[in-house]
Amino acid sequence: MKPSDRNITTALRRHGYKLTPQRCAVVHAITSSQDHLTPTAIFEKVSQNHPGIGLVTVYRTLKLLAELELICELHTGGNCPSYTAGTSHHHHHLVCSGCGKVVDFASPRLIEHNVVELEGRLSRESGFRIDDHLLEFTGLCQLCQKAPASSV
Amino acid sequence: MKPSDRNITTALRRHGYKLTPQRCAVVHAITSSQDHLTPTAIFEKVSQNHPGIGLVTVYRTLKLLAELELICELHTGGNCPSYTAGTSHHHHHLVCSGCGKVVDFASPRLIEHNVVELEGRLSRESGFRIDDHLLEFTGLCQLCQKAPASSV
DNA sequence: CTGTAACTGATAATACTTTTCAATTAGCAG
DNA sequence: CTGCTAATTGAAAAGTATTATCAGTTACAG
Repeated sequence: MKPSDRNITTALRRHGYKLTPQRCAVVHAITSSQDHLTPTAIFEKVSQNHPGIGLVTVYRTLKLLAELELICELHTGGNCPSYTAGTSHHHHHLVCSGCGKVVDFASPRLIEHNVVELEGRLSRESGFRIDDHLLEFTGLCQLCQKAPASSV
Repeated sequence: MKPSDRNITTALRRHGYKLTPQRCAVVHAITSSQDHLTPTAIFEKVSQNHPGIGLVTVYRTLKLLAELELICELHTGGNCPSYTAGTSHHHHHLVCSGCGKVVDFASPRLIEHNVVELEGRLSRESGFRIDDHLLEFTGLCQLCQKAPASSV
């Protein structure tokens, strides 16, 4: 088991969840890939080493891992989300509008650099031709700050 | 008809599409709201003044408008996209993780400011408690630059 | 006004995800 | 190690979002 697998599985245990072979397999499928994978892709990957696993179990596990913020869930175009290792915090995306490929980048220097500088640097490093950028902040609006967890 | 409606409808005509009452109604529903609306919400809004319109037509119109980049399509959590007036270019989002509300902000000063400064400013202006940010660049990866439009 | 290609709406089909529930199993107590 | 119990699994069904099909209708160029 890779160290990254272990981090996730022990976190599951710490939260009181059982460590089933199916869950381990899903975790491993995610951590062993650099790419963002759809639920179906993860299901197919897991099925190779773990035939008989249900797609339902994959969905359940992904939902659980995403809720615990042990993996990163991404919604771009298309009509299904994709998942990758790592938390969603300070972890950013470079999305290809041609093939849908997603490359992640960490950006500790976001504090120092502005977006346009970063765009140039990323383009050089990744070979992407960058056409657009989207900046999205997540948080709680004024109303939801007052009414805690009512609609969550 | 509002000026913003007219911009969109004339653009449709310019592209060779017919200007049906249904299309105008969908356009109006979008431009007359500040919020990001789901296809179903748009359908319900349009149905008030235009009973009998089909949900299918709403979907088709949204897809068309988004392709022509006359409206902005957004995928966040949940399981359906939402649409709002304005193009997607340099137009950013503040998403409430409590109620799903989306506030847009334009950011011409993204060039001058770094993300952390911007976060502080937005938080003060909007009243949001900002917990996280996601920066997403869109473009074409090296392969897709070489093989134009093969998979688009 | 007329013809025609584009558009609409109903139905059906497809895709993705969640619910339900009986059978199984991880992990604890002894 | 053995048995217990609640959590988990997988199959089937249901639910939700979206797209395809197609006959009838309509915008608009001429």
